[in-house]
Amino acid sequence: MEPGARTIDLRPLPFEGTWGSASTIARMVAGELVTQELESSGALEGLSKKETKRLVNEKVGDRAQELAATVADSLRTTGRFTTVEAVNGYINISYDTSSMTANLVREVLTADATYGHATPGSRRQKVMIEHSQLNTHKAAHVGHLRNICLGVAVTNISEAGGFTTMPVTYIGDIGRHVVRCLWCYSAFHEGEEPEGNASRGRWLGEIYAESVNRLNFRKDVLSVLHRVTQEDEAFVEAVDKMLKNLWREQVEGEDVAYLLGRITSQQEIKVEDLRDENVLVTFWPIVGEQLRSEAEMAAVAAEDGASAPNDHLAEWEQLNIHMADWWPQVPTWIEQEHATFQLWEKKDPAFVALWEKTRGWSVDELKEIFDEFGAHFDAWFWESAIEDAGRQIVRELLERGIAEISDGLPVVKIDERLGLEKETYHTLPILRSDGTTLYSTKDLALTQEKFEEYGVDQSIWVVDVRQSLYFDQITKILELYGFEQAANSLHLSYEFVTLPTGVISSRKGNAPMLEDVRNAMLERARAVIQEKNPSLPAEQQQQIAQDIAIGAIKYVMLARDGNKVIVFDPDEALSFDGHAAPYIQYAHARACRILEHAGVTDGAILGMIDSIEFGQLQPEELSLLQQIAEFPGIVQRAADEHRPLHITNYVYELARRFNDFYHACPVLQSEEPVRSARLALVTTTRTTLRNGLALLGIAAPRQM
RNA sequence: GCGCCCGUAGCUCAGGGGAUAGAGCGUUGGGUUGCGGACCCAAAGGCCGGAGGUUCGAAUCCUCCCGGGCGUACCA
Repeated sequence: MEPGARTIDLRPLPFEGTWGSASTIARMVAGELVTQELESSGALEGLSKKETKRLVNEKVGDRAQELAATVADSLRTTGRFTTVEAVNGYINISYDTSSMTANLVREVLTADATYGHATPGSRRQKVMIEHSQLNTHKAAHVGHLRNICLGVAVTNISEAGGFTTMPVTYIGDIGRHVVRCLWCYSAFHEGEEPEGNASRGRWLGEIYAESVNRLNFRKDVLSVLHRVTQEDEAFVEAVDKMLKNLWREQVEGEDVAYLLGRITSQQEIKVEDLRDENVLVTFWPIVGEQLRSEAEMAAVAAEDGASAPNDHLAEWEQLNIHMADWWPQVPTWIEQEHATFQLWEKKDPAFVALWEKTRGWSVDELKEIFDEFGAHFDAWFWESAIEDAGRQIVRELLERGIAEISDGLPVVKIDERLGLEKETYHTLPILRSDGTTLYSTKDLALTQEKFEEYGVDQSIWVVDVRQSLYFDQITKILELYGFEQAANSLHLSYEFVTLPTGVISSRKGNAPMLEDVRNAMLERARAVIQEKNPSLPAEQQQQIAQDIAIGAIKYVMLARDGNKVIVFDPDEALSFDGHAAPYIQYAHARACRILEHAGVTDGAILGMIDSIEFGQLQPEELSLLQQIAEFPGIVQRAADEHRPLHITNYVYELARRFNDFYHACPVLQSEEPVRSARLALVTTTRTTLRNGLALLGIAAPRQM
């Protein structure tokens, strides 16, 4: 080993109540020395690797401690540190807390709202962050909530980390969902819309959900039937009897035989195979009777034992409401949907006018949501506006032989083009066979535009992890196309949000909508404020409830690593206890309160900073100061890694330490000079808490 | 098949190769003649999915295995 070739590592002491650094150098050196000594003494000869290690490990601890003690002795004689100790093979040094504290307090109060931030633009990189890609004509759900919260926080943190950021959004204002919604609107609901643009937007979301229920009605019926035959043995056994009843009622015999065969063999039923498509309308009530009698049997059995609730019956009942009415019409509706799509493709004036009008309703609603969650954008991109540019790229890709026609549609066989043996990027279709555009068509053009028109150095997509492969494909295709900057794209992915009962599926109707979650949180927050702080004026209560409700949602969405699925439990999200935003906001409010009572301002404390005595600090005070001192480093790390999680953890820990301090160290009742020192600590904490919460997009109310 | 991700306390999750692996919820028992009890303290609860490897040192890095999730040609 080369002397001096090693860097001496220093890390904060992992104990609360001390302020200093530790080095592991003695342990590292001891390991090598012990090995060398044993080797030269010949003690290791003939020993296996494992035996060698055991021998080395036996001696290394004591040796490290000896070395550490030697180093500690010589460091101590320099007189530059408050204490130097050799503990367990580590060299622990601690600093003069008084001067450290004064410097820190001065730094925080001077920087104020920018404490923890790097110099703006110090990273010399312009980063475009695309997030909150919501759709018009369709309601947003809790999954979108995670996206918005992440996008806002990542933007704030990147900016604080010294990057120049450009937040943008990309709105799905055209596509199948819009066509479906508008078909349903025209066919069933024209003129029924409520007052007010944003509420019309919400109402459109309901129309969209209805359109899906109508168009997928047959599929849903068959899927329920299939699941019942797969999961319910009693049902299959009973089917034979039921179908014989049908036979007696002289329903088409061939179809009955078909249903019988399919169900008893647990195979899927296909409408194409039925002579009379509507035989299922006749069959459906019989299915219900059977399911109901099974449920009754289960209820009886449940009295002396456990029994699962019958999901199948609930699903049956849901579908049964519209069975007779909807089932026969589904094929016509699907034709109408296709025709509506063609209206868009042909830019039919009446349709375009309807689209523009309804789009406006939705956009007003989206703006409300963005406003409430603190999402601001330097640019809005629209799917509808990028279709032509997308088609142009597809043409060029075809001309250059990068794309090809396969099975009647333009695709890029990426692995083939890259000469990869192993399937990696697969094949991506870039236009539908009928010439209508896909998401990919538009993203190819948009990605290029971001770099060329906006001159960004890096482009970040904040999007669900399920699209990882897709974004790799887009990037690779653009690289093949010769667009070098494509490599500067980053897919910042996050896992989806599920419910305790399972994956969110809007079809089952169990996906909490963004709106519902927000309203529930707000209502709960209002009730708590009313209880805790009834004397506040109503208007203020309203504002604080808003800060708390939105803060609590954001914290849940950000306090988990991106690659972890969030199980969104509405009850838990509504809890204001423990590791959650209100805990942190509460600590902040308490700090504000103390300062209010003392009647001091930041400026006053900053002015007298040199005369404040920070001499003897309590462990709780030191622990709090250390945490405050770490903030800038944490911000930097969160920015580099694009992980708001570091900030949520940090700010919680800071609040926790402040509470410890609060309980252990009286401020207003204490005597000078301690009182001033503690007031300085409180104001420093308050600023840091506020700054940390601001990065997360969470408000820091002064009272709550 | 192939690819990506996850597996840490009863549950939900932190954990930057370093000292005795930490929080919250839940459970049990405590605390204010003090600046806000949305708080605090204590107890119980862990072969960090398994097996190898690298290292003075592994929850952390590497390999394999097991279990779960997601993706994988005209959804977005």
